[in-house]
Amino acid sequence: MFRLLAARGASTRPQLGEVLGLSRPTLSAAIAELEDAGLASKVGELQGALGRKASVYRPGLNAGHVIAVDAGSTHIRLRVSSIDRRLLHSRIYRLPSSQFFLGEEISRAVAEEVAAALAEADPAWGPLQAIGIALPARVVGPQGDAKATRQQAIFSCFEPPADIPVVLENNVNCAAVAEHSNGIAQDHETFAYVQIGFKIGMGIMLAGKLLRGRNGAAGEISHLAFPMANGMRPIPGEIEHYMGTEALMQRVVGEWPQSASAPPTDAADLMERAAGGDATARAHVERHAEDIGAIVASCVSMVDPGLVVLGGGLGANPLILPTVHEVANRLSYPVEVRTSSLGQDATVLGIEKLATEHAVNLILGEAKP
Amino acid sequence: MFRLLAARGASTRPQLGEVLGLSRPTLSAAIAELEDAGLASKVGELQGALGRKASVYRPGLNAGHVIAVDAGSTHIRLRVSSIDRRLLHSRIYRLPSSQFFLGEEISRAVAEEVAAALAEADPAWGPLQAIGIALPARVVGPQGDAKATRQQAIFSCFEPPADIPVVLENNVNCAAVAEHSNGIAQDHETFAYVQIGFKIGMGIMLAGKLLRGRNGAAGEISHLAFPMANGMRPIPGEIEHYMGTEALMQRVVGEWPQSASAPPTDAADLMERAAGGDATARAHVERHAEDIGAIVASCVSMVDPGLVVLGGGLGANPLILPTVHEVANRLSYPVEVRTSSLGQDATVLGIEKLATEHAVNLILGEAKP
DNA sequence: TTATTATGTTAGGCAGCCTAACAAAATTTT
DNA sequence: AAAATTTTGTTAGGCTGCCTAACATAATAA
Repeated sequence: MFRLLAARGASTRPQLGEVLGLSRPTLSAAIAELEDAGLASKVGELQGALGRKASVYRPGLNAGHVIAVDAGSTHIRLRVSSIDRRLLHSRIYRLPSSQFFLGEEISRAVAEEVAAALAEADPAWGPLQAIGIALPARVVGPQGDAKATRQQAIFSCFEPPADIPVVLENNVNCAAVAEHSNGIAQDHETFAYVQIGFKIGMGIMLAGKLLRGRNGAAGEISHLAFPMANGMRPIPGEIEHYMGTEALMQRVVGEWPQSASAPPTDAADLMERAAGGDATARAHVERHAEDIGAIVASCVSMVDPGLVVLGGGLGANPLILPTVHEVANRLSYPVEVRTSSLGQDATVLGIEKLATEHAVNLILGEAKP
Repeated sequence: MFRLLAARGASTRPQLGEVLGLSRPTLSAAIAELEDAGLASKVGELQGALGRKASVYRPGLNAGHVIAVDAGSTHIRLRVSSIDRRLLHSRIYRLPSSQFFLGEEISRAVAEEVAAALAEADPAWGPLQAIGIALPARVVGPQGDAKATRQQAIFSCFEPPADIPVVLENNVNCAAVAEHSNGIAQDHETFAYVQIGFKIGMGIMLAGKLLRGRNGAAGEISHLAFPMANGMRPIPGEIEHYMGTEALMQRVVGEWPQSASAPPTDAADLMERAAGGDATARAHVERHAEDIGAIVASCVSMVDPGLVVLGGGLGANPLILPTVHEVANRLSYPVEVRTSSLGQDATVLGIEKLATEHAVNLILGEAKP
């Protein structure tokens, strides 16, 4: 009941009853109980086409709020939101320098931004229930071996407020969650999100739940066996080097015809020239799209998600969509391919969703801090 | 309650109560109800170390039985079992010739074996509740597009008895189910089963449930992108040709030193010589194990199952285990690797498990025929 | 004004499960 | 052999969560 109210936001009793399949007396009793506990409060009335007005309820003051942080390689994005995901406050901070790995730089910036957000706190937001942080690192669950990952580095310079639970999740997984809750995959309970940019990664959503895996490594396609061919031996992590923008641009610049204009300076430049009709740029983009299509095909051959959403600096460009779709479907099994529509906010929206879910579980006593 | 009785087989009330967390009065009432419906019957008593004897119950006559068929490429294996998986009757039929694909040959043989099994039926078995058939083909669920697969070919010469529901499943998925219910993966709710032999395939079990995918293609690693390397373009289905025993033996024979004894005649011969210490055979097996390790690494990078069980003509050989384990863990993330222990019976045991589960769902009115 | 429709409340009941207490049947202790 | 202990099973009574039925309330439509 409360879970649904938190997920839907403002709702009337009939709306909740329809979803839950409960009778009106039951609904009234439940709402009364939630109001007594301060977990629901009436915020207005809704007039249907006919008949009496329905009261509209929202999570109450005691439901509180969460802080969601995208601890990215270049920016820290932070959102403070109510438990039903209304935005209360947001911040963006650009790191002085790009970070290859999660480390002290990022931890320090997160500490500052969270402190600033805490200073803005308004009593009307209710209590802070959780802090969610999306990390550019592998993250293991409570039963996993946290020492085997880099995830603890987020706490090197950042100490969360006492007694506030912290939710950690991999940033690509967060983006997948966001595509499901806010983005292009809202109509699919099962899909894969593939991120192609500086690094590569994948998030897998199965029946509405994130697949994490035993080591939090599900979707870590940076470790797909590559190169993989007769007579070759794969090298750990090599596919990320091959597919990442850095190696791509090296190949582009290396093969750029001397007769033509100066080679593109970065991936964005390359994509722009390809969009503008430059044949050389187009060919390189096409080639890269084929490689992305091959990765998608491997994903389909393994988990057959039915839908793959493309994101990341390169992946989110609609230019590559047709080729990725064509190659993936030719190599494996029918799969729909879509381009992400959330842009830079995907990750922070995803960790926000996970943080609010965790907060609801805590309030309902169904999870440990 | 009935579901648990079917899963456990003979059980006492206290045993069921402990698992379900129900009180003794509730248990008594439920058992009485099941006995009235003919779905449970007392089959004996069990004396503990101390205290009164406990009555032992089993699924009753009305619970009936199922027929499970492994419609394999070389053999048809059939088991008739009670709903709690006690073997009532079994048959094996060797096909006159190996079948590359599911077709009329297999369908005809299945028809004959099922007819023979039906003729053996004993009234004490109760009603036939379901026929399960494991197919060497992709199988889609009820909501999928059955016309896109070869699965309907099983019915070209075989017509199941009227009103008897038929459960179809891919044979590799069945083997995975069997490893979970009867085999080496009983202690893992999440794992992948990788079959390497004439063909290659994978079955993925997540939280105790088979991952099927949108097109029934989850685990169809025969369509992983291959070859996959800088400057190469993948070819659909090529990895199955490369990894299958046929191509392996071609390479082995082609590279066999002329000075030595005659090259091995088949994969079993190769493995035997490798086990016997033949250096050339060993090198080839080692090389193949590396390739299998690479595939396992790709699987781990995608779904991170924590455990991979190796099966199939080549995969089930313990000789390859160390190398597969070493390569997979070097290329990706920590994963345990085990060798299947079920042998040729894996598939039929798996489809038996699925058929009994379906039968229980039907009896409980939780599935459609 | 009256009819219709949707929302919300009151009253009463049923299903599923529980605990407490007791009865029955086995063992161990006296 | 009798008594105490332990486990299984039954009986009685009660609680929780939900339901339906009927009624009250408040809006629009006729």
